[in-house]
Amino acid sequence: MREIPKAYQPQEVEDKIYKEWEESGFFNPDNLPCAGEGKTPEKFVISMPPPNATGILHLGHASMLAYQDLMVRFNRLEQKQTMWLPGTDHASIATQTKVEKNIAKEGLTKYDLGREKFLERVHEYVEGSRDTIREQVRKMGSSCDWSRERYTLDEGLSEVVRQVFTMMYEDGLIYRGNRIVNWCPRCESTLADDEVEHEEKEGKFYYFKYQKDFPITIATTRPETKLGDVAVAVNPKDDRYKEFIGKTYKIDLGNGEHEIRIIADWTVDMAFGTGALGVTPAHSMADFQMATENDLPTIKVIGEDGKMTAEAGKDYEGLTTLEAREKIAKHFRDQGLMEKEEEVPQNLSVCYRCNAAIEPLPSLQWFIDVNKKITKDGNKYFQDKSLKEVMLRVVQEGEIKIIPERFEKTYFSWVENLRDWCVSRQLWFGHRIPVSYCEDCGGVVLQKDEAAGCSKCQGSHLRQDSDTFDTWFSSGAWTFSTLMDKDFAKYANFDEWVENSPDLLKYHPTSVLETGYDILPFWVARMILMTTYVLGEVPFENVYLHGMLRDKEGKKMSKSLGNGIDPLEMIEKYGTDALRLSLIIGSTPGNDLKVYEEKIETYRNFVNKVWNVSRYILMSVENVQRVEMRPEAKTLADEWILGETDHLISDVKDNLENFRFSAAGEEIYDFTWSKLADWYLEIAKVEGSKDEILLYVLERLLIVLHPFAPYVTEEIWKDFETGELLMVQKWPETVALQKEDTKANFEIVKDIITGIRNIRAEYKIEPKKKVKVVIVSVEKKDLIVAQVEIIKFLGRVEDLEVAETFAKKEGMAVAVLSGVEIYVSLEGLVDMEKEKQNLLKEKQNLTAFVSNLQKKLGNETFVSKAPDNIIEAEKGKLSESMEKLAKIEEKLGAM
RNA sequence: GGUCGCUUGGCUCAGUUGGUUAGAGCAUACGAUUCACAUUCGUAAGGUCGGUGGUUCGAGUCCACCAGCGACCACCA
Repeated sequence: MREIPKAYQPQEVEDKIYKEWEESGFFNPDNLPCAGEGKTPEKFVISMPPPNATGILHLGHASMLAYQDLMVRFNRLEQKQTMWLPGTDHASIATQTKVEKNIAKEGLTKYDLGREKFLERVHEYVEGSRDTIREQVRKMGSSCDWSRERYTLDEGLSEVVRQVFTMMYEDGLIYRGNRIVNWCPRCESTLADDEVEHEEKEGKFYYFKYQKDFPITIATTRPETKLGDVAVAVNPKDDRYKEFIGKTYKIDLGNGEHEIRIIADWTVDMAFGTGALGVTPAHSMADFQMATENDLPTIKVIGEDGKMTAEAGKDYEGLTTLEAREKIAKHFRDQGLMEKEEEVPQNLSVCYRCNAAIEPLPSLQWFIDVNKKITKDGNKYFQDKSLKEVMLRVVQEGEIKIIPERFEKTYFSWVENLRDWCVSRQLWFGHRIPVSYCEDCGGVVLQKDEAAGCSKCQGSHLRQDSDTFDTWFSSGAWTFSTLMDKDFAKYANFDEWVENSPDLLKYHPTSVLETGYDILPFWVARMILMTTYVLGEVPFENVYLHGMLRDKEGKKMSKSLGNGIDPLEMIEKYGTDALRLSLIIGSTPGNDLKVYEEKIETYRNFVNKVWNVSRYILMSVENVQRVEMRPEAKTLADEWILGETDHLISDVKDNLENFRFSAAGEEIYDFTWSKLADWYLEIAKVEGSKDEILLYVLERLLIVLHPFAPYVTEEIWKDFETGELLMVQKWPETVALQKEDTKANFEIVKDIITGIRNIRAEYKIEPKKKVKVVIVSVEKKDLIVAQVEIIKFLGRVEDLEVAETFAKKEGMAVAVLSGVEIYVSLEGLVDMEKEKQNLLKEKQNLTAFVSNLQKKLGNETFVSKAPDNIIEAEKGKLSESMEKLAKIEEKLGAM
């Protein structure tokens, strides 16, 4: 007898097993058995969404890794050449913000250190957290190819960024323009539209006139911006103001006299405020739009530091916006110009990284034109098409499938409303924009042309753009930039580089992109934009979106709330497999998932169940060995469990192929616990000599469970002593379908046993005490006779008689199944009243059921319109139920 | 304001294209302790599938409207 610990100890085996996997080399698809000479296996590729190079792994990462490793391991077992490429994202704004906070603890700012020293601190920090991330990704059991690990700031990836920028510049897709941008005064950088978040805040709505002789009262939440007003806009239909449209007034708010023109604009809501709004082109996107249409000037009164500028006048210059607001409000009050001040809820725009209030500002930035139609040689998508059009098309035409499908709508509406993408950031950490400016004439010089000097004036005084790229510009290239040859210097141009990158040719497009729905616009859409433009290929064929993780109350997990579950702590306590199962089972695509400790505990119990099922089988068989061929079934139970195993194998495969992870997991859970352990193993104890079948079933169970719970399955697999890893076994074949009546017959046996147990429990017969039972059946008699040993053992029956007829005796309880009656001798314990109540209740249920069926079958339209198989099934049910009902009535009559 | 989602037993959720008397797990009640597993075993109770109307032979499933909750998007100053 083998010695196997009674309970599974994940802590003792996980690290050891991960090491074996990693050292086997099979994480690298080039080493897989399917990848030999001359073979052309199907590919399966996932690019791991690179975690930010900040901080540590949270439960969201754990779930993403669980889903991805599930797909990766399944496809590897399916003998596909499977690659999962890991990496990290430099996450410029998030990382820089983090490091700024760290140095602030030392009383330092980035300016104290200077660009170079500051970046050294960032790199130092990033090195540390990347190591942490690597360790944590391993802890989850992720079977990713570490030999291909990349980082968005790698030399090769940076080169891709530079070349893509240059390509876009030359195609006229990138331009530099002075436009209103979202400015974060804390980060001192621009933000893309979708990097701005909105917060409900209490605000004050001020109603006032600029000065006494001004005819219109305006309302605003930000009076300090009124120093930059150049117009008042009203709705052209508004009778109150019609007469003023086109007139010009001179005002002076303390920063010199300037003109205010009354303009008409249809977007003005007559019912809101006073129906008139002060137009501040420099500090509002909408106002900027109006100013452009009406050819009005721009007065910038707020600067990049979030303080009032010189243009705001000497009374205001240098004040913060809040100070200026108070001051100008006081001015209006003192002058008797303020008509009303009211508290209103308002939507405040804040930075998604540091939460500081956003200032819209006019600024000279780089933009990607999403509407310009271009034609690109050799690119099947870009034939007189814009980026926007292609982004829509690849999803509309199904080249990229989004799961769940409803998110396609979200995607479309996001793309349709997309405005030009501002890609320059005034951050220090990130890819520098590969452009210089001529100090002499201001001309733009691409980095690659710098040697030749300025193309306009031939000047050689060039100054590199100090800005960096939006972090999503580089992560947009992630699926392909990570696969390009690292030795890029030897290629003359981008096309040559692409053509000589074997991994790119072999593994791109990737099969599935798995990520949270929250970054569909941020990242997914930008990858589609980038990849279709650069390669003329989609980046991935499927997008699987998972939901957000929430706590037991449904709140989003966050550090500040302190309600987050630490995956490492859970792994330490319950094991990685338990954590993975708790994240997979019960989660459906695109829907949020509540996670809490009891759930993880449930799956720890399941993993232990698997362990003990295996332990029992491995300790009880004579020789532990693989069983290739389906063993011969000697009994009904054998036939049943073999058939169930086949069903399990094909159902799990079908569910996984269709991204129904939870359903697949649940079925394995049910098979293991409710079929194999609760019934078959118990029966095996009676029937005996089932070594082959037990091993055959166990081997297959381990394989199908492996993608969900890799560690425990791999550990048990060692007992087969094959010298091979479970990780690279073949997904089992399904041999034969279960015979039609096997399942039904086995169900009858189960029902008989449950019926006996039920009576025992109801009459509180001690489990130890054996009872006498008579089973009566005509058509099922042979079946039951063949199963008497099982029924006796599992029902704890001492004396079992199977008969075609039997007259009920005193002191016996009865249970009526369809076609079978069970009598249990209670030696006088029987409670006639209870018996009667039970039978009456059942009679009531059956009578209702029968009459419904009769009504249904008596309905002519049902009989003529419903398909035959449905009608047949209903007829079968009816006759069976009527028979059962008759038996019950007979019993009741005798009482 | 727009878009999307959710609402199924006390809790967490399944329920693929409409077709058995709607399923799990947790929790509950009763009973069991050396026999693979108390991280266990047996038995039971618990649901008019948010509401109303419609399509259909047949609706948890499709349609319309309503209610409650939530998410995302949006330049109401």
